[in-house]
Amino acid sequence: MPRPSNTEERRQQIVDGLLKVMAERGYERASVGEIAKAAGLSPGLVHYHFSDKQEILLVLVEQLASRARIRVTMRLARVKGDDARAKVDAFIDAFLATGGDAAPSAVASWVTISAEAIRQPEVRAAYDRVVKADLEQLELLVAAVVGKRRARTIAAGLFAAVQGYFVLSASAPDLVPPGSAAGTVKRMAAGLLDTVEAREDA
Amino acid sequence: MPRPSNTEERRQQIVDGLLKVMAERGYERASVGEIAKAAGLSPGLVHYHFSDKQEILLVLVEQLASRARIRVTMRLARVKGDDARAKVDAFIDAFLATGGDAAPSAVASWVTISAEAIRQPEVRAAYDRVVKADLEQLELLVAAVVGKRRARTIAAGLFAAVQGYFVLSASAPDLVPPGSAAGTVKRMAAGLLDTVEAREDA
Amino acid sequence: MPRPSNTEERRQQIVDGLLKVMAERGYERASVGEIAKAAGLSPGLVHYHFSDKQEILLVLVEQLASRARIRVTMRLARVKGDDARAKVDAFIDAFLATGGDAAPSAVASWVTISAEAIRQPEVRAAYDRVVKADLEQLELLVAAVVGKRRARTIAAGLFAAVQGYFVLSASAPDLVPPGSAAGTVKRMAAGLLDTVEAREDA
Amino acid sequence: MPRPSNTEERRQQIVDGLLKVMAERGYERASVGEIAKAAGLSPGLVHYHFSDKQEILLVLVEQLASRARIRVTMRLARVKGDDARAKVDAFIDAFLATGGDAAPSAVASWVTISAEAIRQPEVRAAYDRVVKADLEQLELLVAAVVGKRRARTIAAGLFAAVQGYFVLSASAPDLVPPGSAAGTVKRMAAGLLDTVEAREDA
DNA sequence: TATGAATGAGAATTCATTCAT
DNA sequence: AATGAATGAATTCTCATTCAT
Repeated sequence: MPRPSNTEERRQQIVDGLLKVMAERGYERASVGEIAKAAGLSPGLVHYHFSDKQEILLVLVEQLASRARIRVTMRLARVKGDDARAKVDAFIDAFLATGGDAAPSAVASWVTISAEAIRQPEVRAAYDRVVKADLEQLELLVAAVVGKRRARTIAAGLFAAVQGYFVLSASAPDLVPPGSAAGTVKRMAAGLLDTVEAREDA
Repeated sequence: MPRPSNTEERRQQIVDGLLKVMAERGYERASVGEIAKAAGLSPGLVHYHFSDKQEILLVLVEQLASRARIRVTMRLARVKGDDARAKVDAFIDAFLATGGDAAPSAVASWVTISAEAIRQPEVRAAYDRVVKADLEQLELLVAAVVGKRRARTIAAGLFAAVQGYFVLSASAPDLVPPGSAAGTVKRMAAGLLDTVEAREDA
Repeated sequence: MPRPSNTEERRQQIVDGLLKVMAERGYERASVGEIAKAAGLSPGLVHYHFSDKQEILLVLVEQLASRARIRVTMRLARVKGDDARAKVDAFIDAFLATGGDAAPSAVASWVTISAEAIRQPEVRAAYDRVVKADLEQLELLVAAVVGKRRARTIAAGLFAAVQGYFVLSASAPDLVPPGSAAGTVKRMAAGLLDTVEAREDA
Repeated sequence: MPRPSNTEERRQQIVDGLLKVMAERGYERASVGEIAKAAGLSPGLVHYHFSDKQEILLVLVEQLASRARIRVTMRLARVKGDDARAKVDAFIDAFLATGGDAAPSAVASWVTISAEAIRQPEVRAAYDRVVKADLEQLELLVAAVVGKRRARTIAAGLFAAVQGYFVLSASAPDLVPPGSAAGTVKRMAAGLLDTVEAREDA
């Protein structure tokens, strides 16, 4: 009787280890040895469960994305009725509202991943897939307010603002007025979506 | 009679080399050897002109910032009269309008620098200084429109949007509608600055 | 089932490698690569077992000191009765009598270590600790002959003579009359300890 | 009319620079650049005046030796009459009596040179020459007291004690009773030279 | 003579990955 | 599954020495 596989548990420990180490040292300097230590495992085991360091990063990208998707789904579910405008705000809140569960290391890691996406093709592909899915969802929500024609551009703008707040809060946290991110982006959304001309587009 | 000093020229070549290599390989993988090769110099010379690799990066941060300041100054100079609103737009254009001189490698490097700022204290300090100066300038421009009370928050939001476009255009360029960045952020500015409530704050 | 740890064995091989290489090349020129080769190991492994080159040196200092302590203990054990004078001679013999086990590379290394102690604080601390312990032991033996008052000075003088023979035999071996070291220092001890005035101090 | 050569002055500055830097960093880490800086000269000039770094060291060895010879000559000149015993003491004082002119950096350098003599053949040759000359002079002085037969051995012993005090005072200065060196070695000399048996040898 | 830029050969150290057990 | 020793390539940095001026 073989012992029950704990592969998934181990892989999760390792991914968590990378998240932790990467948040404070970046990807290149997150050595496999440190990841293993943060995971409470031996270095050799990391390569038993992952073929190489990059694979861990790719899994982390998926996990961060999936957690974001869950937050979005939960926020959308709370919107009463079919309020299209409220759904856009819910999306923004899902990314920026810090409800006690603020995850600075996730944000720092995400910014690091953005930078890694510039050079590592596989990381770029994964990053692209995630951003594309987020953007498409936001575009749909925006289109329900102002119509398809300008939805893509507006969605990109709002998403850029979200990403920008991530960067600033990770790299220059003292310069962002605390607690202002979600509200400001929602006001940006209002400006883009609620003016007369904008509505006419719909 | 000694040969005339060309230190500044060499330093500039090296900084340019870092910019070039970093844009396509990131900071960690931009080895001193590659930087030297990109600069057309011998590896040893890099350390003759810079005490270490980080010093090159810090100089690059300053140079990128200074080029941006020049673009801002030029755009502001073109604003006729004392049009406070137009000045905000000019600031945004200085960062996002791609007038043929689009510098994708500068953007990629800047995104990389943002990520490095998360862990290297000296880089963070330099990055902070630059962002702080930019934000303060934008805040002044915004305050001329809506008054001081909300200027900081609005400036941060607009600046975040700019940084977010940098990230997206460097890391997921296919997902940003081409040519839309400056216009969208300017429309965000309009939403934040031109509504009735906003004006009342002034 | 992991392979049984051979860390201690490896560390010893590496320390032995340093002793060997350092004796003929000095500390600075004993490159980690050469140490590894002398130990029959790969260069990377050296840094797996030691955090840096200096740590190997510090361990070597301890080992040389500990071997000397053993020789002293053995010589003292052979002294019959409670002959205080004979004990001083035994101490000197432990350092200088070359009974077939002459270890020229240990002497050369020790002289090198003395010189390194001048600049490397950690090496100096280790060297100091060792010399201090040796001196204190010799001081006790001397005090049993002439009393405490002059013991420290006499012990330091005899120990200096021992160290001086080390230097000369390592750096200018042809100039030391072979086999004369131990006898001469013991005669110095006699002069310092056995004269009428000296005994009166006791 | 050629400008008067300042070669000798420059060479002296450079040798002084090496003495200074070597005393606090050792020979290997005394880079040519630092030596030049300590000498107030440019790095290139060092190799104009010396073919390589080792040549500076060899000149320094000669200079340190020559200064010692001068001190010995001066002390011997002060000995009244033909007092053979007093001459031995004068020799010892020339090396160990610290009359305000104590030169700790010369001592540190000398200890460093002893260690370098172990591996660099040219340094060893120079060191040997110097030590040999010193020893021969001391041997003559000793022979005038106890006769030739035992002079070599006794001279070596006294010289070893002197060298040992150099090492200890450079490498573990806190462990040598201050001001005790010259007196102790002179008492060692007394023990070796003034006993009945010793005189009989003469 | 003098300068200081330039070169290129190491140096220590790090680390992803492999492997014997 | 698991361990941790082992490998070897890559990296940053140092430095004696050379060279153009």
